[in-house]
Amino acid sequence: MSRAARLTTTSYAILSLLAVQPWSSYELTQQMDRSLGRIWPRAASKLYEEPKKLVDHGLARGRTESVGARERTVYSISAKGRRALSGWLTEPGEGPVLSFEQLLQVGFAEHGTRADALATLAATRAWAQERNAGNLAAALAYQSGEGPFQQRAAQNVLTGRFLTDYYRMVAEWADWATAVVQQWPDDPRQAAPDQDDVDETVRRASW
Amino acid sequence: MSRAARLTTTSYAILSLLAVQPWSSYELTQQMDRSLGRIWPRAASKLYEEPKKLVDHGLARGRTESVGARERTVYSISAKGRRALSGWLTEPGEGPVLSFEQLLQVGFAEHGTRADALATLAATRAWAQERNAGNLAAALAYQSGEGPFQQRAAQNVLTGRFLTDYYRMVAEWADWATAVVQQWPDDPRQAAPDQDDVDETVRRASW
DNA sequence: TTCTTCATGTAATTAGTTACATGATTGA
DNA sequence: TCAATCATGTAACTAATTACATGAAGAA
Repeated sequence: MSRAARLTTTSYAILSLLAVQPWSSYELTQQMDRSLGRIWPRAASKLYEEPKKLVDHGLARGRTESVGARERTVYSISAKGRRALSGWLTEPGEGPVLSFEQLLQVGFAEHGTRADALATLAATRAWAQERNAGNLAAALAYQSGEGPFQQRAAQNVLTGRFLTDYYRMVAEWADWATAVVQQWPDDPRQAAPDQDDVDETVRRASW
Repeated sequence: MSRAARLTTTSYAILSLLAVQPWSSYELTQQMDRSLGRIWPRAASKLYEEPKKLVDHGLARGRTESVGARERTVYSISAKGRRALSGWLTEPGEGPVLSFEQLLQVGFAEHGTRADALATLAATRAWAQERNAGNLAAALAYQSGEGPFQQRAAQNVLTGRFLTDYYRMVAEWADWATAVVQQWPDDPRQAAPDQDDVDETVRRASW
């Protein structure tokens, strides 16, 4: 009886998926690619490891199936797991945590060239556009009532709107920043801010 | 001569701070609280550990000072460090990575109560407001030309605008989501999405 | 003079990732 | 029938966190 390690947000994220339906670990990795990864990204190997922890805690059951000479495990939530999930939802969760390397690079652009900064901003813009494309496809599916898990539509609309606004904000920022950096002199160390941009920032932060 | 571990984005983040001026580890933790932590959050202990790695790589130097009977180390960037920093800025950085537990909780709200979801959204709103307050204060300082590191103002305007738009977006989303959830029935499992909300999401994602 | 907070670090632990191994399936 | 990709996992490693220890400075 190994003492099961304590539950993390990742545990509850996976438990939440199991509350929708049973999944194998590989199927969980697909959900990670499609949806969960946008707000709680984790490596595939976590999705093989974490469900075992849920089983140790009695929050899920693992059912072994055969695929040829090979086995696979399909996990499903238990009654105790559903209670644990409800409990988690009453707890104060963490606010958004952002890790944004490209913004770091732009924020210290004075140690590189203007071209470096513009390339980084172009990558940010492309990132937002690509993410938005996938998100739009999902939104369109829901719009025509064809999205998966229709019984979860009300919740998906909330997260979908967040991601929509988020990607849009990133793209608009990248466009604006690109225009600003294009006005910089060749040497970014000589760049000075436009007072209008500062004023506009203050205005946008005043609410 | 221990083989120095490879450099991570965290290494370059700290190296970037050292490029501005020399700092002790404690002073770095203060910068983490004030600025860096918004886009690259790390625990204080990293700021004691990582500079040593930079020294191992020859990218920084550590100078030991005495404070009473105790010592402290002030780190400064080397010429090699400045070259490494320039090199990093030419490399494709990662796009924004979001970890948002509260959004996870709202996205699986059907396993809790409507009150749970509303409490979580209120916490998100409060988070955005608090972050925005600090950000606005910084923006106002720059507006009147009194912000720290004026020679970096052009770069700070870029990151400052991103954070401003980001916090505002989070707050507006939380307000909207709160209004939506207030319309839900007592049992969130019975909640259905408003078609207008879906349509509006599609519209916002169409760009 | 004692308590609290500031300041400087190290040690222990863990959450997570990358790398690897290999069987099953599909399609050229 | 061979190669590529899908699918299922484990092992090794590491980046990061939390916990701990303690001296210095300021305030009651």
